[in-house]
Amino acid sequence: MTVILSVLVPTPAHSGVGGPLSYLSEEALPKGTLVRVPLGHRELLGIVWDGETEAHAQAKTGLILRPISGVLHPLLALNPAWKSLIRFTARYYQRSEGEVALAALPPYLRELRPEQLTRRLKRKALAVHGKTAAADLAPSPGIAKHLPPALPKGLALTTEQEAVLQEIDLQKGPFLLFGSTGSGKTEVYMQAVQRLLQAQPTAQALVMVPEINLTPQLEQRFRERFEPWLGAGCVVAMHSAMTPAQRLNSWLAAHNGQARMVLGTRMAVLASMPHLRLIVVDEEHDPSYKQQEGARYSARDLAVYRGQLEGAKVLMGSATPSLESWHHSRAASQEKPAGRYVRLHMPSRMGLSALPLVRRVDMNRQPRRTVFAGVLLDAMRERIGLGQQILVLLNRRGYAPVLHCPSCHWKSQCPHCSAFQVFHKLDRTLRCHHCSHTSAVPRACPECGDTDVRAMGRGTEQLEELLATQLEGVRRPDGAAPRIARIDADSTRTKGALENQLAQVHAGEVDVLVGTQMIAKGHDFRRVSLVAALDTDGALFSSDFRAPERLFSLLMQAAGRAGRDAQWSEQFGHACEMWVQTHYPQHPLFEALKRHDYPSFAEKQLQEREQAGMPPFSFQALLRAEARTQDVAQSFLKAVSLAAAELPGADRLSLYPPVPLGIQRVAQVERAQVLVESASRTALQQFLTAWQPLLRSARTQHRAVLRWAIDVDPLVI
DNA sequence: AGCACGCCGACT
DNA sequence: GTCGGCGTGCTC
Repeated sequence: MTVILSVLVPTPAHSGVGGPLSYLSEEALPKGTLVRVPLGHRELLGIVWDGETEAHAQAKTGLILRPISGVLHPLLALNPAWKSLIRFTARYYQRSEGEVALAALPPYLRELRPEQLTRRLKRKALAVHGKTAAADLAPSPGIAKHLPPALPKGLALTTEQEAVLQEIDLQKGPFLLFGSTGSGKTEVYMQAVQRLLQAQPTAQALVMVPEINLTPQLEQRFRERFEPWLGAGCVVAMHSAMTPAQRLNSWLAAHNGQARMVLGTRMAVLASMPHLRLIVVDEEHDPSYKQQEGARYSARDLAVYRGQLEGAKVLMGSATPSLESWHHSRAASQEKPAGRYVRLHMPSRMGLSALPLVRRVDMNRQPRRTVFAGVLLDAMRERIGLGQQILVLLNRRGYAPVLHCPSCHWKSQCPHCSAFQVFHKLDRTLRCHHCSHTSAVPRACPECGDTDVRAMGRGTEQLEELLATQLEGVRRPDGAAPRIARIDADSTRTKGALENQLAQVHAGEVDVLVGTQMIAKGHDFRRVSLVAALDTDGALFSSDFRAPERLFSLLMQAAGRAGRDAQWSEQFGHACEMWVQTHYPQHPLFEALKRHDYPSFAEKQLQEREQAGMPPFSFQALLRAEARTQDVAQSFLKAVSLAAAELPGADRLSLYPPVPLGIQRVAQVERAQVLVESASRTALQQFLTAWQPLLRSARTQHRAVLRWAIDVDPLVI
């Protein structure tokens, strides 16, 4: 019997073919089945979807349907909850279901033909079987397979941790775990996972971290804890640095339920996990959870939605929560009802010294062009003499952000972007950090020939060089000269470079570590007792309203790097210190930082946001357009803004005039955007959905527009 | 988005 | 004479 199937294929929303397509099949297949289908001259992976009925499809005039070309039989169909998650993601972030669904599957799976998959699975089953057989023949001295496996022994819990776990058990959530750095959040995550897996023999847990760099250490901890209990293969990782085959294996293990725990970056939130019962979002405030291309989803927000959808508990954790989550976890007050999240609090640092003393250096009272204030240098020298380590934080890589000629005012402008090429002294290049355009450093000014070309400003390379001279003569306790190292995107470009460098720091080979925000995230530096942050003032008065939030979080995280070994630092009788060089030492942000007082900082920020009608008190979306000229991009935006007035929801939102992006030209492409803001999420959603077809048709009138995209809940405006 | 078809410029 | 540039149009 021939039936008509609705099949989702990876076609983007603005390509005309939006929804599922109809195909013929010799057998009826359940929704969620993976199939291969012909599309034009290609053969693609598709998913049997709900949609038009047979009658509907036949009603289409003159359309000759093609048969599907194969079925990926060995795979279980994707379940209804997963389909709902995809449908929601596509709708909310204004993309096609096909694009979101197929992008959520491992790329390798998209290429495999049914026979190839079958062969692959057979081979794997054989390999696993073979191994077990061998193990049976030669009993290993390890854990005997037939004995009831020992339960994992977690660390002894503090009363705070125990209380938090009890709340998680009793309440529905979602939970926001507000715990200082070193309060033992990871142990709470692990025990929450453990309790769940113990109680439910098939349950699965998803644990997300913001960055690939942080997955290996997390994976190791989970394996050590859970593999003795649940066996190899109970934990899988999911992130973009894995090979296509690894990603496929992880995905398959999660999809068929073998993997009880999935650890990964934001992409993991869309993994198929039929028995998902718990989602952990570590460092939930981290901007990396927002996808910055394709479907621009927030994995943290989707985690909350998915939890609700599938009846899984959601546990988000941070020492400096996003203002959104903080707001959503507020207690009831006279003005506002309680938020939808349950706020849990773990203020104590376990086995660590007190949070570091924050010291502000007033740069107004330093000689002009001072890089390191004298007092800071003295403190650094002393720490090195005691064998302690120092972290220097500067969020700018390279040697200097721009090269210039004092006589003719030439600057190292990138020829393709509205940005300067950054001077990298180590390889004598000028590099654009936006389009990667690289050129040799000119010996003389390219405009006037003057040989006195100067570097303006400082980056991490320069700090490294400068520190070498300023710390000359200082000796470590073992009499050796101090060693300075640098960690940033440049020094860690090659595979394994970051791990190597971190290992050197841990081994105590490095005394001063200079780096970008990379070094502030997640890594435990047990012997660091002084952290210095340079040049942070830009964030205090940035046009980006989220800049202070990010700065506070970065500084708190950096401060958390110091003094992670209480015994060790007490032994020297030196409190740990966090130094901030600033021209605004009285700024409230630093006042709050000094007290390590996130709640009061957040309260103040939220008040400002509420008065200004900004998120989380309003909802935003951006329409971005790219074209060869700024004019074309803007006229497209103007046209579609004008036509937007009549659309549903338009009366309840503001549409701002088109403006060029912060960096308006990248790689010869001009970019402009329109901000849409509304107090009502529903109105915004309604409007955006109605706007889409209009945008598609407007493009035919503005053919010079290279592309456009909608970013819902943008992080950078 | 792919991918093919199609119609014009510099190469073996 | 071909290789290949990217404009236009279609994909159940």
